[in-house]
Amino acid sequence: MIRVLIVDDHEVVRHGLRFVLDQEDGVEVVGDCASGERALAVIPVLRPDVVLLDMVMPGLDGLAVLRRLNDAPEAGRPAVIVLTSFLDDDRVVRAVRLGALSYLPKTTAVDRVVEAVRAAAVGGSVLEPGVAALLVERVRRGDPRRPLDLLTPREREVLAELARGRSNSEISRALRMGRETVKTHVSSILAKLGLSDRTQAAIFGLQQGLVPLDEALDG
Amino acid sequence: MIRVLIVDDHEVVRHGLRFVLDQEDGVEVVGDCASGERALAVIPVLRPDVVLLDMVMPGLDGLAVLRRLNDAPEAGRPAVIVLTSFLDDDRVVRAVRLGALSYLPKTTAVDRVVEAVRAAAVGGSVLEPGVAALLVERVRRGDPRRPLDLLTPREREVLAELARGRSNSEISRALRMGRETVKTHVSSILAKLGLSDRTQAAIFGLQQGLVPLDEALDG
DNA sequence: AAACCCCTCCCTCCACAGAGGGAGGGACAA
DNA sequence: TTGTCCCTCCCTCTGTGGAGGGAGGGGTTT
Repeated sequence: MIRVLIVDDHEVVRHGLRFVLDQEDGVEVVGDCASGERALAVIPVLRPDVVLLDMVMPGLDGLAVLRRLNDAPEAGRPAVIVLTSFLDDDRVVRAVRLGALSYLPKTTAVDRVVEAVRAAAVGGSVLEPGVAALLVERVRRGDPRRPLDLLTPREREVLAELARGRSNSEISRALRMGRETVKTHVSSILAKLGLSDRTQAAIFGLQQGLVPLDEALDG
Repeated sequence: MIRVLIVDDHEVVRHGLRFVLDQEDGVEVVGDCASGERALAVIPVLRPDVVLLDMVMPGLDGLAVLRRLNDAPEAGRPAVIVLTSFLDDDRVVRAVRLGALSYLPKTTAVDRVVEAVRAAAVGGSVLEPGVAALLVERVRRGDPRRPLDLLTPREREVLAELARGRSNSEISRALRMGRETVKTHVSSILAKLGLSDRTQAAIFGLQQGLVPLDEALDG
């Protein structure tokens, strides 16, 4: 029996998946929950073999849950299949890097989902064409990690300022624009890069070499 | 003749300073420019004795220019007077440490500026009361170079988590303590290191090698 | 023309962050 | 013992940060 946990903030999705999976032989949905927090709470109890994890959720999102699971790398760590409404370019890579086995758009046919669950239970992956294309494209460009070109020039400037440790007001002065505009740019940077706050953006900017580490903080 | 270069991204400021300084005997403004990049380009050519340097500029800012000047410590290195709109606590100390002779708020009376220029030409300093107070306070506290050993073991642990880009809640889980306790630690870290927010703390932690740069953000 | 992207700025709403202050318990040293 | 420092957690209060909208102008492509 493959024990499955469903994590999604949409009730319809939870019920739909449960319905589909419960009809499958050898598959048992042991629970479902609507938030990342709940998921982390119930996983140690329910001990699922496979977690179907929605990427976009209020509170702890899919990436955060994945990260958290990696933090406590116990033996019984479940396999994770990521579900998402969007083919969000960057999150695919991040999720994969964080150990997600499959990454399925919610438009995926149900039997592909089942397929992915069975594969995940034995450590295998199922990739939808769209996702595969994204990953292949990354590899083809010889670039597992430089989503910097997702950003517009102005956004890159803002990111560089973030990497220097500057606040929105400081950035607005440095780059000669309104504080509100800075916030707009910061928000799109976070969205495009799949990060959750400015600190992560700063670190990312440093990793990309946008600012030499020893020049950040005006140090 | 004291050869002066003016570096400020505000045209009004450049013109104003030039006007004032050109009226002075023995002082000659040999040029002005609007960016740090330009400044670094023209300094070897114009060979100014004194550079009036704005702190806040797009691109290379004042501190970056200072650092760059120190990198190439030629004999003809000009004396630098830092100008700024804000009495930014931390930048004062950094600028001084990087070799700025005087640090003047832009509210400074013009004859004080002239005074500072004449002083700088012979290696002297002019300090406004506000700036002086800041520096004295630093020295009084023993002006530590913000070393990690100011921090307690627990604070260093928290700082390492900050450098990974984690939120307070995530840290509280990772280190098994209350969210409030994390906030307490973060606050004392910022206070002890003279930083203004968690992003700067994260950068500092990375600079100190508390976490390898490529391991931050979960790799 | 229409569609699209980028940059700019505006708004509301809510959560987190950080300051400031209090407080208890444990370890250790004078 | 008293004092000091560390760790823990509590509280209130204010500012920033970030989400999620909308909107106008400029640029390019189709």
